[in-house]
Amino acid sequence: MNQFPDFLDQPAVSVAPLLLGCYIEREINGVKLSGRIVETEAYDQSDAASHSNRGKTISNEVMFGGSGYAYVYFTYGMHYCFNVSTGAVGHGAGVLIRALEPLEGLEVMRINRLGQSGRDLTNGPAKLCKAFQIDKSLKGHDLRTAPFRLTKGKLRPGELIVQTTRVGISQAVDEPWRFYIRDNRYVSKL
DNA sequence: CGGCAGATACGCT
DNA sequence: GCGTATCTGCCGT
Repeated sequence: MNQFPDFLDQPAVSVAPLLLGCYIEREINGVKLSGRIVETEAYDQSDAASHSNRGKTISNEVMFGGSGYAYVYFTYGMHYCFNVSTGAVGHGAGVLIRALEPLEGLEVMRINRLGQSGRDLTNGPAKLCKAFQIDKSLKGHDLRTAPFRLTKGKLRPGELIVQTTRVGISQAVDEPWRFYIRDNRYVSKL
């Protein structure tokens, strides 16, 4: 039985690489879906690109509510994305999960993704939310508990972490706060 | 395969 | 009003 990570109470930039190799487990109508995290990005309140940068509001309060909760947000009028909140209560930070390697429940994911398959199921933050049926009903969900959990995992022998700049932002574009597993085919973008 | 435009709703200015 | 932590389809090579 995999355990909940014990390293979430530190800066998001430190947590982001540690989440690589960990697992996301989701249960829908008795069917289990799971995936392995292969790409992350850190967002902190001191960072102009972070939703938490302008202080706590109704929409971003999960980022300020302590570590281990799901901060799910809606963007571009049609997509959800998902972060793991990090750090102490009162500090607004989180790690965006950008890509997964699908493990269990591929059939359900394929239906959720309208017939897409292979690496296209979960190689992007909004794609993996659609595949795993993550929407605003899970905003604030405790990731220690079913039906949506985060569990500890490791890198495989030979896997290396690449650190680079983040994707899709227009502020703080030079900060190297994106991490992914090198040569993993499920990473969203090289 | 790479580049670009369009979709579409919400919060903040 | 405007910009957005994105994806998809359509176009050209």
